[in-house]
Amino acid sequence: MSEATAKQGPDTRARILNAAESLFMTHGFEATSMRMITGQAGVNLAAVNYHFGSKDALIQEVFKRRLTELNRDRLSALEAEEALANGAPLKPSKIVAAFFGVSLKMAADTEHGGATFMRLLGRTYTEPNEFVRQFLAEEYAEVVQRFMSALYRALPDVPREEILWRFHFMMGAMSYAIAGTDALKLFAGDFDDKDPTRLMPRLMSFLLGGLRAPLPEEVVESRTSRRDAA
Amino acid sequence: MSEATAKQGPDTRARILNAAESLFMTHGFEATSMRMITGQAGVNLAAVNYHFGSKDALIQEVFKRRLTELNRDRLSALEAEEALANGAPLKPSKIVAAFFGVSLKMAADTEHGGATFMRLLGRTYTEPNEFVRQFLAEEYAEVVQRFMSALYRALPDVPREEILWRFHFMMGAMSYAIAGTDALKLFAGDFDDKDPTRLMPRLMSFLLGGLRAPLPEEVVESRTSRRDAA
DNA sequence: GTATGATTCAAACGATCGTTTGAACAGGAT
DNA sequence: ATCCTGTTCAAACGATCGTTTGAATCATAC
Repeated sequence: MSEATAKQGPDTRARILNAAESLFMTHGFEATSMRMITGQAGVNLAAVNYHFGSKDALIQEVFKRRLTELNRDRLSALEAEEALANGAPLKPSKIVAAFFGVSLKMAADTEHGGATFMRLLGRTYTEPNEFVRQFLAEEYAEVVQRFMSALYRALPDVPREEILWRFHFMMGAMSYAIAGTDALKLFAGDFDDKDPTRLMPRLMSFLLGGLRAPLPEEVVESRTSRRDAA
Repeated sequence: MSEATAKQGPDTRARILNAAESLFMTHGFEATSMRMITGQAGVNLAAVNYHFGSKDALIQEVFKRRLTELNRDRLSALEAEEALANGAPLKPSKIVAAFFGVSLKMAADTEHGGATFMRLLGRTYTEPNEFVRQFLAEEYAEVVQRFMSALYRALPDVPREEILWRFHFMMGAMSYAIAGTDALKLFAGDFDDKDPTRLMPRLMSFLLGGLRAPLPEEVVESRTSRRDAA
């Protein structure tokens, strides 16, 4: 099964997207050639430019296909919690569970390539490729703004800058959690990743512990600050 | 200053290493060509192959130069704490501070390229490039084993597998913390990264909160487990 | 059947990749 | 002055890159 793995797959477009997603994750964008993609997809070399226009457009399409659905699910999960809360601020654990729970659910889906995509996504946040980041920013704008607002309401005494940072840290932990197994095996040869369903509670405990940790130094400063003008 | 930025720098080898480190961080390994490297270093194209043998060997040398020093400092910090403790188990906060404090100190050094390197290193953990990972594994073997042993002693009631995962999560948070600014600006335009010295206490609070979080589910199971054979 | 539009195909395009070559240049020891 | 060793240089190598081309093939409507 070295080449043309998904030979008699669905239509050409989808075969290309699946092959590209998998290869991008393994080798990165630049190291993945059109010939590798079309070879694994079992289609002609010119098919990519015919269906997508260019390699860059293909990259965008690989992300858009999954990210639109992922962020819609994340917002749905948040709105479901908000509906239950009936106007009251959500508990931080509910907000975190909504965002990262949906993420890990997609990461656990090895059947339809969700796992592959989430690893790719984790790699891409820190990748300074300009046009990919621009695209990610647009796709993420609404969902991040909504979740941050929920967290601001949930933690009114925590400086917003602090929440922003901690959310960022949580994204990093999640990214490594998903990329996880391989990197862990590197410096812990005797490592079992037997039960992937364990990952979710594992990560969630860690994230909530970090989010609710005592604030650093005396940046504590509740809203009734002791000295108003520094 | 478009080309040959470090024109009258030190010797050719160092100029190449500095240029490569910076370009690898910005564009990744594959997207960085030898002509970009030698152009920015202000040296002849053939100089890389003359001094390092190949591009892959150059990549290894870029890592080795910093990583050897970084891991030596991390071990020194751990040993200093162990000397103070006089044989008693270290507090988890001391262990975490030793590992990640040294890391962030290098990341804060924008003068000598430490910041650039740490961003590059964070990207590389999750990069599945085979030969780079192999090399990282070897470089990290001792230091990770030592720190994990310290954590096992510090947290005897926590399953070792759990500690391993949480250490991995901490690495992810640190990686994002260092790559940080750019990624944060993406989905929070109104963001200040004014004071980089704040990052250290920020991250440390989060990491310790995550490390000491309640264990998920009933994996709690102290050493005097209620049922010995499952 | 024939015309029409969408798709696939083999082949080639110029550009750039990492690497190699052999000559030119440097400085110190004999 | 000569030799030797280490280094730099311009030029070229074959391989591979993303993309384009024009003909072949397919499907559908008339």
